[in-house]
Amino acid sequence: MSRTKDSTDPKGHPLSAPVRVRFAPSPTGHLHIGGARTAIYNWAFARRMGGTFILRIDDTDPERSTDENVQAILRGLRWLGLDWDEGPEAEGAHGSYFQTQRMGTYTDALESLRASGHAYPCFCTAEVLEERRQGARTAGGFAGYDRRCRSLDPAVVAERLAAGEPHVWRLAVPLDREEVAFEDAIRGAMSFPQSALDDFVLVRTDGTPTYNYASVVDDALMEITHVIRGDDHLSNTPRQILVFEALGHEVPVFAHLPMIWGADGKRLSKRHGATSVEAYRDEGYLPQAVLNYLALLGWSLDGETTIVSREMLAASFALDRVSHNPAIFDTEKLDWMNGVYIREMTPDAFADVMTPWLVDAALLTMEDAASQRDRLTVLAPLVSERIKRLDEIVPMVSFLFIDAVEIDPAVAAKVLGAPGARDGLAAAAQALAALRAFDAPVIEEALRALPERLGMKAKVLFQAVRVAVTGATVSPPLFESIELLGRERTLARLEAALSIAVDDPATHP
RNA sequence: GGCCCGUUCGUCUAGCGGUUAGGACAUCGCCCUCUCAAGGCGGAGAUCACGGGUUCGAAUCCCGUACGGGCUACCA
Repeated sequence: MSRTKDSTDPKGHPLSAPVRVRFAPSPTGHLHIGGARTAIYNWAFARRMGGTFILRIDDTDPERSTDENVQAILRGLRWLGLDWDEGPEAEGAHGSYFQTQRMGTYTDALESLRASGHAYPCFCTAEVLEERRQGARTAGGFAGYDRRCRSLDPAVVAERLAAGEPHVWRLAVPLDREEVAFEDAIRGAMSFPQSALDDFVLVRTDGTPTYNYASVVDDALMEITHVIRGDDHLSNTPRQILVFEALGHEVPVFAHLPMIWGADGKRLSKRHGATSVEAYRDEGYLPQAVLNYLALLGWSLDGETTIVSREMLAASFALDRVSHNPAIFDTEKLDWMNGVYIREMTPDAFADVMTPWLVDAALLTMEDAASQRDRLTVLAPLVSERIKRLDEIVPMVSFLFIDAVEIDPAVAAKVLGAPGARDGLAAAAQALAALRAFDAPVIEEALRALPERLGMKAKVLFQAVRVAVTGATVSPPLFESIELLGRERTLARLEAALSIAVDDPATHP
């Protein structure tokens, strides 16, 4: 199996021919993980080749297509940082970019196919077809359409058409060739025996085009040079090539991407967790992380590099480095990557990211966020260093924005009830109350002096203070937390903890 | 049933006839340490699905088999 380099066009198109690729989702749902990756690869390929990235909405299924879904797809793509050169809200010379608004082009194309003898009407009903199919299948072998309407007498055809008899239009597949072969830019030489291809339907009884037909007419008219799409279309490709040829149009280069599976090796679905990219946004993933992770799910820069920015992708994406086998979507690696991007953010940028999460949780108002900007900027690196997802922000910092903390009785008994903890808390309160300045270094100095004086372990004291002040055994760094909380609230919390931390003989036999 | 695609550590992958089969996530251990992280160091983890060839030599090339997936729709 030979592999083709990006620099060499497997179809022999001149290298100077401008690349035009498209992402053509069906608005029957939100932007899916698999679709997003297809979009990313198309976008990256276009950018790398200095070509054009087109967004087309394949909404020929009116039952399941909604405008809300279209909007969600546009939002999802923009969130990922993918911009399209032609498409909805970026009209170009090849519009419309909605298939439902292109119906005229399909009937025009059919007219020419019919005139050139590449399409013919078929009057067989769906029920009869199904029956024959079953029969053929049980008999073994090929179960495609038997082409019986193809040899109908032209006069009879004209008569039945004139009489308004219901019919579909089928492609007259050339019978004089052995196979349909093409060079897939990812998988290499591909070949399908002609005998496995039947005269499939181009236009339905109701006059609407089928996917294999509409898609090709659009790709042809939009001058698409490379069709980069999911593996599930590989078997459709020979059919589509036949349509391109019947249309007398140059056949584009095809590149088929392996599928993305859920953790159990099955098709990605709701039960694997979120499947739409916006759901990942809502769970606290950064777009850079999702883009990076998806880009590497089926493509590699060099097998070593794991952090790939949007710019690097646009500069180095190559079809010949796309893998051939399906990949399992593994959230653990995404989590790690998200953490990398979170830690990379400047305090200022992370403060911006934190704000809406705090506001949504009603810990702050937008006005608070503005007036407490300095405080948030100090808090930012403390938080960003220890979370993997943005939704961890609120539980980690809420103690700073509420009046009093609630302490779990079990934790209180264990930590606040530890031998010496009570004395430690009292001493800490006293030391903090006496401080002139109230910032982390000063607080640290004061508290670090205590354990030795009291003859207790530093950890015991610090954990007791931590629980008293933050309400939990795990928190951002203690001294900074105290500074951010402020003296007044810190002292109040130490006071409150002291009343719990009575040495209870029941908890300490 | 027919046609087509795929198979390298648990996961994502590198590998293009000669490598101790490399990296990353996850995992384990140690260090650092006020908790949790982060970071540093180190470990374990892949008879390259299986069986035949070709070759001095195969994860890499060829043929089968098994398993998984796709298409076989008047879905996309």
